[in-house]
Amino acid sequence: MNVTQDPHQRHEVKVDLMAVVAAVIDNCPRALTIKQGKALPSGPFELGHRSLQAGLRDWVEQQTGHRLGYIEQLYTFADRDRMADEPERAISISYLGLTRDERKDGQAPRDWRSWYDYFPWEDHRKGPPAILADFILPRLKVWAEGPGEEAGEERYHRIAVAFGLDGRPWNEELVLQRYELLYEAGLVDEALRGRKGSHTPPVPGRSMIADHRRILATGIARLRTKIKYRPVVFELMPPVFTLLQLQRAVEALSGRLVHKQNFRRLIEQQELVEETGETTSETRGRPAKLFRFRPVVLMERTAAGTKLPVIRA
Amino acid sequence: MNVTQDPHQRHEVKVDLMAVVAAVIDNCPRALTIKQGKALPSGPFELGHRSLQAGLRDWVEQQTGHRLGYIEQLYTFADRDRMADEPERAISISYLGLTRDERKDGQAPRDWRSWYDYFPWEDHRKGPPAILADFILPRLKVWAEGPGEEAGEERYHRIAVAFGLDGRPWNEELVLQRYELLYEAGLVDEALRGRKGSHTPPVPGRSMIADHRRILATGIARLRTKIKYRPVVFELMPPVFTLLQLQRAVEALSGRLVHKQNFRRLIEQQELVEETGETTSETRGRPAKLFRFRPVVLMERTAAGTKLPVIRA
DNA sequence: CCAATTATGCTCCGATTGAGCATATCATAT
DNA sequence: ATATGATATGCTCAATCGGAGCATAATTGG
Repeated sequence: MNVTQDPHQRHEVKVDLMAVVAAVIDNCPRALTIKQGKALPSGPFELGHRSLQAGLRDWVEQQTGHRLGYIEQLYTFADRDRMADEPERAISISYLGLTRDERKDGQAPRDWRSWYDYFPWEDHRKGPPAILADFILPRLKVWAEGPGEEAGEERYHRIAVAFGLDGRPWNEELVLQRYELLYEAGLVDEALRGRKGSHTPPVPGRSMIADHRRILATGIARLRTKIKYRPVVFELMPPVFTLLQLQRAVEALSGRLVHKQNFRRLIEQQELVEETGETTSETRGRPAKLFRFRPVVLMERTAAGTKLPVIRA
Repeated sequence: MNVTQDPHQRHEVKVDLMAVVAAVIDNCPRALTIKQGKALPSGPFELGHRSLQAGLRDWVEQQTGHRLGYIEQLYTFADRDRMADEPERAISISYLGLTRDERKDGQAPRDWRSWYDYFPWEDHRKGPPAILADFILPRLKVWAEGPGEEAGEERYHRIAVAFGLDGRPWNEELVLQRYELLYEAGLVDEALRGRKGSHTPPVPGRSMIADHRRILATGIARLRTKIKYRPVVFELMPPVFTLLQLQRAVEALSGRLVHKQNFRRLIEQQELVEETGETTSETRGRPAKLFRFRPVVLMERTAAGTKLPVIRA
């Protein structure tokens, strides 16, 4: 593209497709990665691709061997790394995919990584992680008071909202806001790249190339939000499951615990599932009834609402 | 672009930006249009644009004279009209903008069109519109039973869910699903273009160029959803207003009526607003107190939730 | 048989929500 | 000035929902 720099020149742009593919494996919410967990499956939109979605599916399958089921669009953004100087830009269109790990024997294992390897502060199933009080919050407070245009009150307020300080509740949906605060505060590896000088070491949590981790945060936030009003857990569950398994999946995704009896009450009164008639005794105690999702719900899923109870304070 | 048709050739793509700009004027939800209401503000992403959002703002301002405030991304899609044959594709990135009509005297008037000019079946403030029972549903039922791969049960079910048949409640959020059903059924002008032969005339409601009306439907659906859990009405209200004005705005957007006393209770208990101390007697009856949104809420808007009560069945 | 473990049923209570009655305060017509 | 119509605003009541916990049932492993 040798285009003169006329500002009104229409120009063409490279398009990248990228996927956050989520599954729950071993009671752990995971994302499908490549490059030893350093990147999300992604690739350029090519002439041979019938559509954006088709292109994405091709890339994911080619890079990971995994065939996608349900996907939805996440976000489109102009890659901020390149924004500054180069006139030649790229646009990334990201998707969220929900699946199960249906690897058959003999196939290569996929690289499923726990969300919480990348965002250890997001798993509150065993209470607020210690890194929050020990590392993250103290450093954020330093940053809030430190130099900068909008330091002080304003910054502290954003932190307090995002991390649930001063009596505010922890809101598990604010994954992206929390990551972006850490980024702005220079507390994640991605924010330090290309900057000279010595920095305080980043906060715990694996990083990824470019802004893949930010996209991952966007996907997690979307799923945590959506799970509360749309029956999307379906896509993540095996065809038949116990209510406890379902509960564990929800807990894994939201990073919070749920009141068992109330969870069952809710699920049952919403008529999302039906008994198969079978029971399982894979666990130690009393055998659990097996359930499947009701076919009607699968059909009405676009419309139907699901309320999932997440324990508050 | 003279690219050989190698399917794995990476290629570059034109990017269009498009906006659904919403405001409530005269208790009527409106969108900013151009070309006598036939199109949404839109234009190509150009080299001179600092970012996608900046490009969008430029185009809207240039085409309508309106300066955008709050915007959020709606959806990105490969234009389906061009998908079929031409290898040279375009991608449209659409945004939802929320504003008020702040036209000063002397400025050219903007072309604000009522949503319900385009989607007359979406306004249920005076009960279900007659066109539904008189035109739309009968024709949809004919289509459901007519020829086609997935005719019959399946189609009927989709219609029933989207339009609230057989005891199902009307769900005001399903704007897009309803439009798409009408499109599939060949009942809107856009679906008939380029098809030969005589057709049954389309259902009432203005059409737009390309798929602009579909984007508009997407925007309306998004706003109707979002208004229920995020305090976004703010962006649409003047700095000071009465509770009834606020209620009318919500009703206009959702297309449904709201229980007055409960609406007030909800708004007040959520501490979204505060009294200014003033009252107004612009209306006939008892003067109403004036309110403004609480500054805290404006700051926490990303996080805070708003529950707006929409009357059920 | 006992202890540990998991499943499942049921109760209680406070908060939320839908619906409606009653009263207050204004403008306008008579 | 008085009645009427209109809007604003306060309050009640019942139904439902949602959070929390107790109690019981059905297993497995000593």
